[in-house]
Amino acid sequence: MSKALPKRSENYSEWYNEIVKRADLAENSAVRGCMVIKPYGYAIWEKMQRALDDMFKATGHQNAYFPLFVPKSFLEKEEEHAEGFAKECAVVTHYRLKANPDGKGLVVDPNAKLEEELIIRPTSETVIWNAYKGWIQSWRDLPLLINQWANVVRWEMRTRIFLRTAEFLWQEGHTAHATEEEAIDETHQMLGVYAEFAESWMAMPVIQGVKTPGERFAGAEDTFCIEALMQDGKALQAGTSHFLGQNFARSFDVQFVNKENQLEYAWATSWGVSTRLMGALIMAHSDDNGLVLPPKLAPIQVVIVPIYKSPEDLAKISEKMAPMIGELKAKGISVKYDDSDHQRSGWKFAEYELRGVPVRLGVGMRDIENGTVEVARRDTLSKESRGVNFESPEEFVVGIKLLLDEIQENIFNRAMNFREQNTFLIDTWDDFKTQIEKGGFLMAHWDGTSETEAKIKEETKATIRCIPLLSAEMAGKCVYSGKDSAKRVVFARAY
RNA sequence: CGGGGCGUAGCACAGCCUGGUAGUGCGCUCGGUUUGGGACCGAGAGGCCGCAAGUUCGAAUCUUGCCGCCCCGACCA
Repeated sequence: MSKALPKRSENYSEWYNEIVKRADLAENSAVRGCMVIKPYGYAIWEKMQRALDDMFKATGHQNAYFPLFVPKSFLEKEEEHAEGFAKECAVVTHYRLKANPDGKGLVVDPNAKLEEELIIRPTSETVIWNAYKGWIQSWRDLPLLINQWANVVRWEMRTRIFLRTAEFLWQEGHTAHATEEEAIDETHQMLGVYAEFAESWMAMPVIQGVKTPGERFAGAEDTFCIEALMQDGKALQAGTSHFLGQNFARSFDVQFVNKENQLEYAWATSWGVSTRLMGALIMAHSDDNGLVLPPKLAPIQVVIVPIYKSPEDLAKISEKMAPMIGELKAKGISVKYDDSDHQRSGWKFAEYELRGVPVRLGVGMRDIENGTVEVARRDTLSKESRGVNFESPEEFVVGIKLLLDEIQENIFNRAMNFREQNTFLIDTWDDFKTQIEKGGFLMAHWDGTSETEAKIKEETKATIRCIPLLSAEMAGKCVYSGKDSAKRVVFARAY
């Protein structure tokens, strides 16, 4: 294993791939386009899941589980939805193998052909709405607020670990409501949950917006998204929330009796975030020394590295540090005391940096004598010596807790500054073409037509990431066609 | 699906042009010296060279076919 990571500035995608591998997050699997998420990477995903799940529960949702297999006839029911996903579906056609009569191995048993093919879910709207038909009769059954944590498969032509894999993990919320207004509120609420999660937990600033019809989810009336800017100037869609109208209720005949005793189709939403967030997390904060994790999502928040020359020294350091380790744990800080003997301290420093551990404490015999600990922070790579009372380390631990909060805030601010410095108001087509080559968010006027959107994409590879929700209307002229425009939209090249 | 690259020890690679039965670094095992930013010395273990066929006295090396992976594009979260 070579020591240095590729530099972001020289080869961004190689840098990304190397971080994923070297920080022990995941690896490519024997199956094309699929990944093995390793324990350290999965621990980060679990922390994301926990935080999101708590937020879903706090907003009244319950978890459930629906099947992996979707009958083909289900997928066909909503026409746009079917068209949107048809090109990337894995299909199960048989249910049995048998010994190869012509030699070794197994072959598909031609007698075991399924009457109806099963699609491996690319998303679960159809199976879920088929089930909802049986669950919803009256307005009293609504709203129905369900989420599921699951894997899905989308047979992508080209994959990138975490960012786009053939199989990925995600959560998908599927809700049913009695009124359009309530469903729209839900769509917005969950978008807000995602934005809150991205900013407070991942320390990643996002723009909330609505997709253009061209970028909309197949089968949705409206698709909302959070968009983040990566360090190479490309945009990444980090989460989506869809207002589905009555499309799926109509397709699956889900009607309820309202308070006026009239039959009505239910109103739907769906929303999801995936293991793609892992990729976003890496690309938002990490540097040429490796991963940088926000403390709130770091599996190990504080690592303690004893520095010693003899087993006696180590025993002494371990004894002195025991109260502090106990106090850190008592304060809810995840701490690892690395007293393993097969690596030296210098090696450990580099390794934990690569893995993005926010705070490292170094303790040697000198510290024990002086009553100090070396405190190193991953975000700034700075070190300082702090005084500590080893017997009652409460005050020191309070300081560490504050430091973790400060790091969380600092990496958010750093990402926010980066985004601000890479967001440009663009008013001419020449400027647009020049700036898009350099990357960033381009705020430009657009005439609202899909023709213009398509031409811009064709000529520059830039897409409209979203029409931002939180920006004021300000009339102007379309950067491409010169026609009237009500407000600026966000253009970027995207992952 | 197009373009490019690569399959040799756990990992990263050399060897292939010019066929003669496999090597380097890291890692691993054992022993010793070390230990405040990726230690050093010594001794070891570990490979039907992606698969299959062909040429040849002899193939990691030459020929043909197949399989797989990665990167760049078109499609997508």
